[in-house]
Amino acid sequence: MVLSIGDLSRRTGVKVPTIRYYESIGLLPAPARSDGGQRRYGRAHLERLGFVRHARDLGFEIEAIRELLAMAEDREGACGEAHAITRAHLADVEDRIARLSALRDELRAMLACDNGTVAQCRIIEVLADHEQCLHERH
Amino acid sequence: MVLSIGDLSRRTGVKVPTIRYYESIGLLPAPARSDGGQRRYGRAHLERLGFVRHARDLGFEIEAIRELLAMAEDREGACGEAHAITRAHLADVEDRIARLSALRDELRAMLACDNGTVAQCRIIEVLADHEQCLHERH
DNA sequence: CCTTGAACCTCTAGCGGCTAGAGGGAGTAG
DNA sequence: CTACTCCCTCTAGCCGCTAGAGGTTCAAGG
Repeated sequence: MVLSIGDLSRRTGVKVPTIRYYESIGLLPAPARSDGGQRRYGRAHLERLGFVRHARDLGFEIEAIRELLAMAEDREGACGEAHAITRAHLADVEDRIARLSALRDELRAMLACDNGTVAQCRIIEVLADHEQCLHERH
Repeated sequence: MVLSIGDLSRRTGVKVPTIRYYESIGLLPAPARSDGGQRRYGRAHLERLGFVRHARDLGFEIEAIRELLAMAEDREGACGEAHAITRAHLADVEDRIARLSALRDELRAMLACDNGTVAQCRIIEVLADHEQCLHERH
């Protein structure tokens, strides 16, 4: 299997410039080149990029993915660290959900007024005065 | 009331370089200066920056805040557009909550394995193979 | 074999929303 | 007057890409 960067892009859903970017930061190994200097990929690249893509979709940061990739290479190694990374990420996601939910409530409350003039508008008023918020901390 | 940039920073919780940044992008008007060229702020700046800070906390983008500020100035104007901006932002927040919740479920499922070797680890396995996900789309 | 046209190459700059650091001047308390 | 903190401008960097310029290579059709 020999793939151009465009083929790899279509197969993984990762854009061409992003693939080159990943190579530049060392997340993907530099592939072989054609006589004319174009990148030629194989199955290993396809799988590795699929892994990266998937982890990015799941919201892992590049540095975390770098560590996960290193672990994935060592199939006999312990996966404790992968759990630690995932737990940390989960905690972060849960925190973001909590903060966004509070924010959603705030925004809904702000919308609970008729469209009148700015002088009567809760949105402008709330933004100008934190005291009117539902929560002390958003 | 005359405030230095540091005073303004302490009163609003916005960092000093961020205040200068806001001025540079035209979100805050340029204040008067002391003889020596240091910024001197008054009550109007304090209120405007408080508004900005609050809107940022609520997750509004700078451009949205620019529009909200323009509306807040015209107290007799209609606030319909403020509602539109807020509704759009709310929709965005709700969408992010939904996607993060799906992601949270995914991460929790990935953690449901004992710490063994990488070869048996669900985390590495799931990352390498999208088919194993709970949802088709995260 | 030749032409076309898409795809590829490298390089630089830009996005948002700040943050950090260098190298210097201003203000203030003792 | 000194010491010290705060302030000034300017440039560069953060993340994770994305866009564009200007040029080269590849593959299919004639």
